[in-house]
Amino acid sequence: MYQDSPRREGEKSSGNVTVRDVAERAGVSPTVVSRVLHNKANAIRVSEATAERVRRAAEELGYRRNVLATLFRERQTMMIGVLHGMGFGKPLFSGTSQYFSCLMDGIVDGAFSHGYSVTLCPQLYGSTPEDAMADGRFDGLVWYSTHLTGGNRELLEKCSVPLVLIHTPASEFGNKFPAVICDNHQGIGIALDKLAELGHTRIAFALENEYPSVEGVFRRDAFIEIMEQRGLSVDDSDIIDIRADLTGLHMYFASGVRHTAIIGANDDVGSKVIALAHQYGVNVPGQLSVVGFDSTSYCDQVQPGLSSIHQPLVVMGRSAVSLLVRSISGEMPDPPTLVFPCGLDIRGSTTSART
Amino acid sequence: MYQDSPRREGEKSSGNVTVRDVAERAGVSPTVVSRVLHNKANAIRVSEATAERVRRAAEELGYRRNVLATLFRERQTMMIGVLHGMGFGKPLFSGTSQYFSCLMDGIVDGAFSHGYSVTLCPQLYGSTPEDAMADGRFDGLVWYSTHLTGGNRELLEKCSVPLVLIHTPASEFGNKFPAVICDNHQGIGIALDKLAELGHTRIAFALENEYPSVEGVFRRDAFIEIMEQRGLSVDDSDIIDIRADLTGLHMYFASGVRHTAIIGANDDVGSKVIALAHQYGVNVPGQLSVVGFDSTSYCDQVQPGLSSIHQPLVVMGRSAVSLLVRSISGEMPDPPTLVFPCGLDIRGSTTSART
DNA sequence: ATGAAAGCGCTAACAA
DNA sequence: TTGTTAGCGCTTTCAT
Repeated sequence: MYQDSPRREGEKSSGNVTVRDVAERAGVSPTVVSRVLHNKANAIRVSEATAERVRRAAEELGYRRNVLATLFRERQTMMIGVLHGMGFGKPLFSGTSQYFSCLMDGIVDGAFSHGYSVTLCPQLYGSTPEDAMADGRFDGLVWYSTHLTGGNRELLEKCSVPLVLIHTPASEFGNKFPAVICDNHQGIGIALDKLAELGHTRIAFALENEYPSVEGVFRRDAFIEIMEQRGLSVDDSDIIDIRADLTGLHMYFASGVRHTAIIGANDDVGSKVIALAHQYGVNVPGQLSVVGFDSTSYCDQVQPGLSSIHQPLVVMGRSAVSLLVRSISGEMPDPPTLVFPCGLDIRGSTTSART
Repeated sequence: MYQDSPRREGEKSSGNVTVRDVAERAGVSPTVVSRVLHNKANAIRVSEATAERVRRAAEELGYRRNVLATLFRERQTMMIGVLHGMGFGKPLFSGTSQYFSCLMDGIVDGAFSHGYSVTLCPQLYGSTPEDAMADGRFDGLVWYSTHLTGGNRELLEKCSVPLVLIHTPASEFGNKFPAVICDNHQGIGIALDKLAELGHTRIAFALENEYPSVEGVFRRDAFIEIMEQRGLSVDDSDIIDIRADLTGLHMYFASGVRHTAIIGANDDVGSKVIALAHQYGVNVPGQLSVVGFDSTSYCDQVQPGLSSIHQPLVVMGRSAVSLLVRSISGEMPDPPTLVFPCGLDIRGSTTSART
């Protein structure tokens, strides 16, 4: 409680001057003070003379509005919370990837342009999930998650505050919340286009298939579908389950590389493919082209640079906030899921297939 | 206003059930309800029978505490704001450097461990700086800034909320606020140690000297002082003012390199030195060793990697929050400025001097 | 162990 | 144009 902190000496007697005090001093009612001081642009319906008197009184008394009181009355805080992953985990900005950073840049930017402030992974009030999700300090929430566990689901379903999903289609929750995703199908498509153009036909897809991310699954399925559409048959041996401990990937390389190109479900997977290729003496891109997904800063730190499908994270973050703001004002956007197209960033890990 | 949003259909009649409603249903007074539901661990002084009755009533009615009302009464929000640079600018996480990311990781981590949530560069309420700095939505503020302009100063001096500075010593504001900084002097010292060990004696310091950052100045002064202590004379020609448009640095290289090593005021400067060296056909590190400051991810993206003085940003962020929390509870830490030692990360841009 | 009353600071509705 | 009243939802005295 800082109102009686030692540091509070300078000013007059500041801290607890209320509209009532100002009113008294200016010889008017609190209502008038409120109107003069806080009525933004509204018809103020106060004579300039009294207005001036009020302003002077406020100035002299060092009046400062109690924002909390206002928020309480208005029932809004102009803050949005960003929930990450499990919902209660901490975000990490400084990891190797810039994934979350890009997203946050978009979110913060969007929030700013709508007059909102952004709180990170708030410690929500309340012991039960229901309570937590109703934490009144946020007008709305952005939920960003890669893996959708059962606990996640339950929490989200109980959410009684406007919420926007990133990376999970709205249909996952019966269109209860709007969502922002990238077009995984199209992204995989352009990567396959490029590989085709380079003459690749024996292409594999690699992911952590035991506990895959929501998007990992979409990408894998898109891969299978598009390959088959193009008459390139796909069977189990073309889907490499790397396994969390990489044993799967080791097995793949140990038993001899049977493809000329591998698409990873994300940059992490892609860079691991490159690393193991090195380890097993497979030249990238000479013998094996590798493509990642997300085009994070990872890609430049690997040797050779990892070509990668790129999703417009900053734009997506910004859009998520726009959706949220509309959702806060009671509007349900239609369509509920906004889909953003991907691009392809070519770096050093892709080249034409040796024939 | 989401209480009448279309989405609000599921639950019973949820949304506006108050303690009074619960009280009525349970046949007790609101006081009792408050005690049962919200009195954390305090002596509840309510019979288990009624307590149970209250809990059931709350459950049945779908009661949800109005957090805003509580905050209003308690006069605290358990939120801290992080102000960046000019105080109202947006942060950028996804730039090339990880500077801000590391800091934020520390801040968020520290906040979590104290039960606080972190809001980024809040859009502060109030039109005047004084009002803004008194925005009641935050129990305290962390101010992170590299450049201390006049506007900054004025704002900070008017701040009536607990605040902790990062990168600016407390003495700059008459010890009114606690502060967290790195030991720039010691950092420059270890870099010079290393260069000495490598046989360098003709060493320059490069910075944007026209509008230098607060820390740039500290580092420059430390450089001069330590060089002289070691009997290596320093004159104006050993301080390279790169200028914002790099004209200064161009001039330096154009007129012939007269040093075997250059320390940059930060990684940005360091990487620019490397870039221009390339451009002017000067081999790094063969002919010129280069050292940066901050050891951000920049350093790995440059060729050759930029050796750099490293400040423990995550720890500093965490400590800033600890100081803030103590400051919020009315305590003024002593000493007011916490100084953290630097390390040195050797990468490819330094080698022994050709003699 | 329980309840009645009062008030945090602000503002909207209504009256004058 | 200005003032009076009442209340947002919660909690803390102070009685009982």
